[in-house]
This record gives sequence, structure tokens and C-alpha cells, in this order.
Amino acid sequence: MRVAATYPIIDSVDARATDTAFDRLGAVGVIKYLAPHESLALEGDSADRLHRVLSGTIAGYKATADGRRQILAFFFPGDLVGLTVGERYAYSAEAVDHASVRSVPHVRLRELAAQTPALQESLLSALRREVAAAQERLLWLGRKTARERLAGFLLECDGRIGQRDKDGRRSVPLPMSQLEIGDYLGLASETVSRTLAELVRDGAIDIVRPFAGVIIRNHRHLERAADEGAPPVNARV
Amino acid sequence: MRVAATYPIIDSVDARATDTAFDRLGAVGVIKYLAPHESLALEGDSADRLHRVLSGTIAGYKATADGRRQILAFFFPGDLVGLTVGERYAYSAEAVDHASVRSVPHVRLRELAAQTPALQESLLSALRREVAAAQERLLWLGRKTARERLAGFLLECDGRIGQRDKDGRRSVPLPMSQLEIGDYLGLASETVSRTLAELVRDGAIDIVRPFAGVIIRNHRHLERAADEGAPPVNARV
DNA sequence: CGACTGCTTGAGTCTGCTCAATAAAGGTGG
DNA sequence: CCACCTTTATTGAGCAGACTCAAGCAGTCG
Repeated sequence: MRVAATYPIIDSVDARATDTAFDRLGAVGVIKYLAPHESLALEGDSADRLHRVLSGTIAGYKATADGRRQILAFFFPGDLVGLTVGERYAYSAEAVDHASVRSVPHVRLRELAAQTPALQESLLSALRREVAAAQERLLWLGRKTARERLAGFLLECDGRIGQRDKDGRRSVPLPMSQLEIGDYLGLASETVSRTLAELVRDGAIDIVRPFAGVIIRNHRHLERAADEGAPPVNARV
Repeated sequence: MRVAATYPIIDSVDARATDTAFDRLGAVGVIKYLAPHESLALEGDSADRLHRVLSGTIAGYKATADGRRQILAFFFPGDLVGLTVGERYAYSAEAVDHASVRSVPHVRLRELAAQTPALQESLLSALRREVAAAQERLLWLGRKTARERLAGFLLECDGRIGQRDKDGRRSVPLPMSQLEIGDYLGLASETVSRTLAELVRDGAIDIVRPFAGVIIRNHRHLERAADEGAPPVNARV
């Protein structure tokens, strides 16, 4: 376990879709630094705080008594963890990699929101996005194949944290392990590994070794894989 | 297709957890009557209205190009359909049985909410419940067996629309077909049929014939089936 | 350098799906 | 009210996608 001193002191957010209304939060609450797999909150804890991710990645998840786990969402910089709670957290949250969050008591948040209609509005639309995201994934988990889910996941990550590399291709860093990707997609980690290999074989992606992300080789192909589980007719372009 | 005149004229809601703040909606908007499988909204439609279920059942769903379908939620009397939308509906909605809804333009709703903090608060918490429900089901679809999902579904329905019959047992009417239950749980309708039969064999439930609901024979047993996919050690009590 | 964690790959299994045939209801029209 | 037709539920047989178990490898951290 690393000590706090080894963390960079971060207080800005590098989120692409930064909602400026949330910048009001910049001055309140405390900053927490989390090591990989360190817990931020546990399902059932009394939920007094809202967390905004400053750096790194947080996973929100539910678990069963016998150890099965479903990751509900990955939270990247700029995202809010703990929005949906009432009295108690409805799910647990832990750091995926080294992460930092700003924690704001809900009480303080409510005060701020009362003064700031724009913030109120932002919270509401963040909540709406969260519902929409969860519902989209109900379709994945209920009705899509491993290949479709994984392709959809890579496209989602591309949209949220993808970058353009020097050759102009989309580069998607994946801070989470394949086990965590499996827990997000309702798949075993072996299936994630095999299906990634399949997408590489089909020419849709390249894997950055050691496993740290993917390069999208054929975006169109990946979209087709996400929408239609059928194996491609013409793989290579 | 029935004509509107054959519908009972309903303008009250028999929801158990009626949120009185929503009664403000009682005077605005129009009432629509829907025949079974009649569409209320399609994914991608411009979303100008919020619907409150007065009677019957509405299903919200997403579909893929090749005909697979995932039902996101069943809406019972008192529930709100179309809460989560932005510009356009994020999912389709259709009637499960004969149903009626009160449709309120979002514009009018916003006016009312501005005047009524309690309504604002109610909308927010309805939205929060919707997230929580979707996330609970991510766990079902991603990590639970057919048996666990079905048992969980029956318990959910008991909590929302269950009644106590003359012998004091829980009676759960199920207005939707087994195909629709399958589309809700990410299962084939045959699997729903087989798994229901299994729960009957185990003494957890009885099926009301012709298929119209279930009687919960052993609540404890059903709870165990929902939380732990393992076959019961001592079936009959 | 050694131990651990995470990824890959193979073999075999199983849950739940597909396809199919039959039965049971419900709605429609004569 | 009955005969017909359509839709829904049941049940069986076979299949397949994804899981489990297991072994081996690679990369990382201490």
C-alpha cells in the first residue's frame, strides 16, 4: 500500500465533458487518495457524502453473498459517485487504479444547490444520464452476446476516455483489469480475454501490451460487432 | 381492437405507495386508453410528454435490429413513464394489458414543479428509485441464474402489486405474458415456463390457471431461491 | 530474484437457447 | 353458442455460448 505522499497533489479534473456548474464544488469538501482496490464506500453504509472523481477510475458494484460481483459503472474524472443514494449507499465503490476524489457532504451540496439553480439542473441531468446508461446496459446484459458487449464497451470507453494517437487512430486506455471488465459486462475474465483476441483476429482492434488498453484499427467494424453479434462477412478492409 | 367506449372511465389511481405530490397532476394533461400491445411511445420519438399510469400495466423496452427485446421496467398504476428522457425517448413503451395513462406535457410539468417544491422533490426521488431499480437488475441479468431472477421477479411483483387472499396467503397477479417476463429477465419464454414449474415442484409457489399470476406458498423459500441459486436442501415445509 | 497477480489458452461441462410439436385459452364471426 | 383461428403455454430433444477448472506464462512489485 502506497502512502499518500507518493500521490501527485491533484485538484483539477481532466474530464472532457466537464460541467462547469460542478466547479462550484471545487472549494468544499475534502480530497481523498485511494490506492488500487481501496474501498470508497460499502453497500449499506450510511450515505452522507457525494464524491467527484478528480483523477483515476472508480468502480461502483454490487456483490452477492457467494462472491459474484456486478460492476454497475466505471466513474472517470469529472463523474459523480453516490448521486443516487438515499439514506444508505445502494452499492459499493472502490478504486480501480490510483485515484483521487473530492468528497462533499450531501448537506453542503444541498445548500449549494439551493443557491445555484444551474447546479440543481446539472445534478438532475447527471442523474438522468446515469439512468440512461444503466438501461442501455440492461440490454447488453440481458440480450447481447459476449462479442457485442465487449465491442460496445470499447466504443463506450472510446467516447469517454479515448484519445487520438500520433498516427490519428483512436487509442483507448483501459485502467481496469480483464476481471473487472468481465464483472462490468457479466462475463468471466477468460471470456473477456478470448473475445478480445477474437476482435484482434478480425482486425477491429490491437491490444496495447502489456494489457493497458486498445487501439481501434477499424471503427466501423467495431460498431458492427457491437450492434450485430453475427461474425463479420468481410473481416479485413 | 376495442373501442374507447368499452373502457371504464378511470381517473383515480390505485397505487399503494401513492405520492400525494403527484396528485397535483390530476387536473392537467389528457387521458389515453391503450389496448394490449398498443404503443405509447417509440425510442427516438421526440419526448414532449410525461405519462402517469392510471390503470393497467405499461412496459418500457429497448429492442435490437434483429428483434431481440429487453424490457427495462414494468410500470404499474401510480408510476411515471418518460421521466428519464431528454430531447427524445431513450426507450419505447407499450401497454401490457388494457391500460390508461394521464399524459402531461413536460412544459406544463416544469411550470408546476417550479411552483411546487414538493413536486420537484418527488420527481427527483422517483428518478432515484428508477436508477436503483435498474442497477438492482443489472446484478440479476449479469450474475444471477434463471431461478434467482424469476424468484426475485416474483418477490418484486409481490411488493408492488401483491395482495393477500382470503386464506391470508400472498397472491400476485401477473398481467404480462411469460414471453414478456422473459424479455424482462433476459430469458427465453420456455425457460420462464420451465423455471416456474420448478418453483411449483419445490413448493414455493402455485400458479393460478389459466396463467394469471401466482400464489406464494412459501415466502421464505422464494427468498432463498432469489438470493442463492443453489437448489433447496429441504424443499417442502 | 522470488512471489504474486493478471493474462492466455485448452478441455470439458452445463445452463439456458433453439427448434419443434402439442395443448390450452381467448377472441371472432357466423 | 359454437366452430375456427390465433396466441400463449408446456414439454422434449438437441445444441451452443459461455463457464469452470487447470496449467502455463508474463509482467510487476517488493
